[in-house]
Amino acid sequence: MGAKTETPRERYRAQVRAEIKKHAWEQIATAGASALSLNAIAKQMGVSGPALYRYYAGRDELITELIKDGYRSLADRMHAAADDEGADVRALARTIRRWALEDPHRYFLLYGTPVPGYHAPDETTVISQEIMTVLLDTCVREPWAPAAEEPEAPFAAHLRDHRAWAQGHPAPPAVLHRALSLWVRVQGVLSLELAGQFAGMGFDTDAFFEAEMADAVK
Amino acid sequence: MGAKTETPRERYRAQVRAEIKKHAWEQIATAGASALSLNAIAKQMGVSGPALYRYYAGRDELITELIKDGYRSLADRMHAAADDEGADVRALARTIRRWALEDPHRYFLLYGTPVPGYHAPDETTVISQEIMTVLLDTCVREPWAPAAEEPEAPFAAHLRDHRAWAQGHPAPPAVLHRALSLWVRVQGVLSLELAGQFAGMGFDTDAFFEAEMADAVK
DNA sequence: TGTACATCAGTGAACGCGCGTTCACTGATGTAC
DNA sequence: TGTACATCAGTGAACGCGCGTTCACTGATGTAC
Repeated sequence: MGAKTETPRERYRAQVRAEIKKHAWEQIATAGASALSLNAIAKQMGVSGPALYRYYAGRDELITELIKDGYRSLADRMHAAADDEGADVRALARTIRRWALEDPHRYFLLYGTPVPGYHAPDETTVISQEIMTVLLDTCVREPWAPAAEEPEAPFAAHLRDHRAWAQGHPAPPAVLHRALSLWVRVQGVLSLELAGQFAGMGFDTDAFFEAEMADAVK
Repeated sequence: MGAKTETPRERYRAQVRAEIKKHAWEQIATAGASALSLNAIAKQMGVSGPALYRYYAGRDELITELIKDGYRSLADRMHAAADDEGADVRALARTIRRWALEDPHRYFLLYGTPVPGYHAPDETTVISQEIMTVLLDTCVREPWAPAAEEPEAPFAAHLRDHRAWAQGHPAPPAVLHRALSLWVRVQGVLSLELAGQFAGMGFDTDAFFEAEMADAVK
């Protein structure tokens, strides 16, 4: 079951790839994703620009890997939170927000303005779905989660026939709706908060987020 | 009351400034705001690059003007919608969404990932506040709008003392809360929808938006 | 109405910069006998 | 254990590109007498 035995060269390659990504994240955290430059990373590493082409085919491949790692980190964090004894959906929401506040540029890389000319590969879609699955898993355990037999609101009824995104998750339509709604509300707060739209408005963002979540699970 | 009489030269300047902005928007709609380039605009206008410096001090000034115009267009649209006989807050929300879908890049310029190294001047903040005011005006007319005397939820109580952003609007705290919450939910749907995060999920986005709004005014 | 002057739009050359990417190469590291 | 060879990380030069911005200038347009 262990990984195929690594040659020293393979190990070295993996290390350098990781170091490149580390510097890439630092750069993104400083100037945003659109400013990501291979040459600048190389300079920071004390290495010539073309050297990086041994490790990544080009800028796009690096960005793809960063996006994948970004989704992975969120998914892992959510798994960890969901596995905690007694974790409810509000705890999960807080986990998402903490993850986002931790590195706003990483958040924007995944959920912000699409990088022009870049199109996400399938691998990232798979992790996005995994994230939704964790959310759904947590929602079905909630006390407010309606049973499958209850009468459905119109949109829940719509979801009954349009649940492909839930990957065959057994949650009843009303729960799908709740999860989707909660996801959107989390994203709503985060996209505005991290873009600085709440700056100077004067209210307590933590309290607002809590109020939103309280309302979402009511 | 008319504008101060314009000399032909002033008129000409205004025309050219408008034409520059027109091409700027086209460019933004094609490749996003980060790709906005004065030289490219000049080329499109069949004019040399430095010529544009007669009209804008530099790239930043142009972007500022675009952002201001963007906020202005949303504010105007919302005023028009709010003044319509019998317009409720859901109609207003639809207006916002239509405005966003009409030109996603314009939306992202205002509410998306902040442009690195750019900081918004006060003038844009003023228009943002105007937008909130329209929203609040519409909310206080709603049948669900709670009276000032009703008992307050914790966050509404917090808003009682942190309502600077409402610019002295007379709406009771509970209404402030509702308006804020509605605003965030609209933004939540839009930021995900326009970034393409709903692509391939398979449900009807219009219907989802309607369901969100129905729940927000419940 | 005609002339002299001031204003100002637009030009082309230039500066300095950084980008992604390719290519032929050197020199170190690993592999096979 | 020692030698011959293959692999491959990293270099430096180069290509072609576009960017924002400055500067001294030409030539057209407006203004004042």
